[in-house]
Amino acid sequence: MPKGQLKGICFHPSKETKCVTCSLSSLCLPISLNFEDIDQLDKIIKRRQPLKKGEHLFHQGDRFDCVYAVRSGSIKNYAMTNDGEEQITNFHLPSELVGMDGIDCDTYPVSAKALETTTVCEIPFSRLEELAKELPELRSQILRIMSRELRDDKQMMMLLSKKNAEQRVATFLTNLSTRFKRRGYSPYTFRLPMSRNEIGNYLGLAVETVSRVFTRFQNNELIAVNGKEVHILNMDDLSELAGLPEQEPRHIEVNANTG
Amino acid sequence: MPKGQLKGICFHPSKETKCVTCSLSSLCLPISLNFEDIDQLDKIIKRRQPLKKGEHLFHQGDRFDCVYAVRSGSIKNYAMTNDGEEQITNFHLPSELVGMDGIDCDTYPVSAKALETTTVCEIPFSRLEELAKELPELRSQILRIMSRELRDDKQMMMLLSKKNAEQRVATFLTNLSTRFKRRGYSPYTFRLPMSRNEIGNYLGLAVETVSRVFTRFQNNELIAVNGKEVHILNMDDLSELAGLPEQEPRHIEVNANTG
DNA sequence: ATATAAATCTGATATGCATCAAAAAACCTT
DNA sequence: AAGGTTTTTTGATGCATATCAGATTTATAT
Repeated sequence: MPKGQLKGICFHPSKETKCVTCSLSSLCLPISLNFEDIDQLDKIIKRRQPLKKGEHLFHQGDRFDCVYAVRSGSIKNYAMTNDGEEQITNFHLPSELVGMDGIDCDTYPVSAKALETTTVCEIPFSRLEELAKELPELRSQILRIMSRELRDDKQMMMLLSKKNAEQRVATFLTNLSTRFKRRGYSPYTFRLPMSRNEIGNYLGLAVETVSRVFTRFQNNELIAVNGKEVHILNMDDLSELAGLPEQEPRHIEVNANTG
Repeated sequence: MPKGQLKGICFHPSKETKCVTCSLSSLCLPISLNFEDIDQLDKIIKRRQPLKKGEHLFHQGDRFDCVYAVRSGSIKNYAMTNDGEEQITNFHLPSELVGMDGIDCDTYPVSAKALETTTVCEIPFSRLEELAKELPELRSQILRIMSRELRDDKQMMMLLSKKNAEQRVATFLTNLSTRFKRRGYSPYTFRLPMSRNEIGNYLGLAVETVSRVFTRFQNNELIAVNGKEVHILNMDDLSELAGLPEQEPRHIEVNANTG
């Protein structure tokens, strides 16, 4: 962990601080841009000091001016509900863009907080828009990212309205697994950057329920857990559990679309 | 209702078939475009035959090529879950855009079906993208629409993971009320275009629960219901219920609505 | 109009998960 | 290493809502 990096001292530029050499570029904004265009994008991006665990990237209500790409670590988005409880709306892993849902607001509609030591690329939105004027590929990449997020949200709505506790946790784990894999990490062994509490909050479950499901999954030898370390032992069964089940109709309901 | 309009006969162009004269333009894509630009947008838009109740605008899996603006009537989006049940992900009222979550897919990720006789404007996406190249205002309008939908989805996730049945239905009704109002209709009296079943499906509740909550709301004189006609009698209390409550610890709960 | 099907409502019962309570483990701090 | 705090786990209980079953109303077709 780069804990030694002192605040106030300029973050030392390394090879990774240019989009063109960044190992995440194939997952991030630069997809499908040519070298020159990436270079232009690169110019408007600021690399920030690493955030320490618990520090905020922005608060709900802050003036919206930048979107952020996670480079390392992880970020959670959350909003405050009327009764002062937090509701986590998203977790972001490296290469993922944070803050896109603020675009049509003056202010960020949610807060963003580091779950661990986290580095991000800061992208001033007005300059990104300017650049997008010139680069059609960048434009469609932005649209793609947003529409993907829309689809992920629909998936989440589906999870919350139709899946039971086990299915939710299974979905959560397989989803993380897929994302880690795409980033070059093992899909079978990874460290959860968030607490059980945060998992429960995100999945619409009580902490206790999350904990119980973890225990049950271990008893069934689907996973092995040690604190935040997770091993997926039986990906097939876990994935099957994650999808909505082949629940036989109780009676023989033939017509699905009754509309 | 324009039930008499026959299929196969060209939909008669009226004043309303041009963006520039459309009463919805201030809510729809053309926002913040000047007359000339609206005219250009207008040229790529096709007005389709009215859809009859139950007809599809597109199916999940169809090749993605167009987005649609609802002109009259209403559309529901739904996906099929693994067990063949439908999960409604959205309802669309006039001026709202349908199909934006397909942008980064080859195919539509959900189906879109008319809840009643419905007219739409068809917008070929590739041509919209071309036009957006020229018109920065259009570009940012598209982004705004998508990011608004992102925020609405987060709200929905919040509803599904934190709100109880009464709060969900109250939220649903006040939300519809607001949208009708913005479109020039009464916020107090409107007709639900969807069935109780569809409301329940969307809100993650059983039909029976929706029905019971409607009854309870009527007993508490929050609303009056006659079939699909809804009158909101006490907007203040309904809105308060819709927001997440100042939930005191449960034993002190005075709330009369629970019986 | 009459028949038939679909949607809505109401009541009774079952259950998955939240809540409450407390022990155990992990994590800091000094 | 010791003490305190937080997180995680486990168990017992209660409740909101699903589910089942049936009545009633509304819509559709003949």
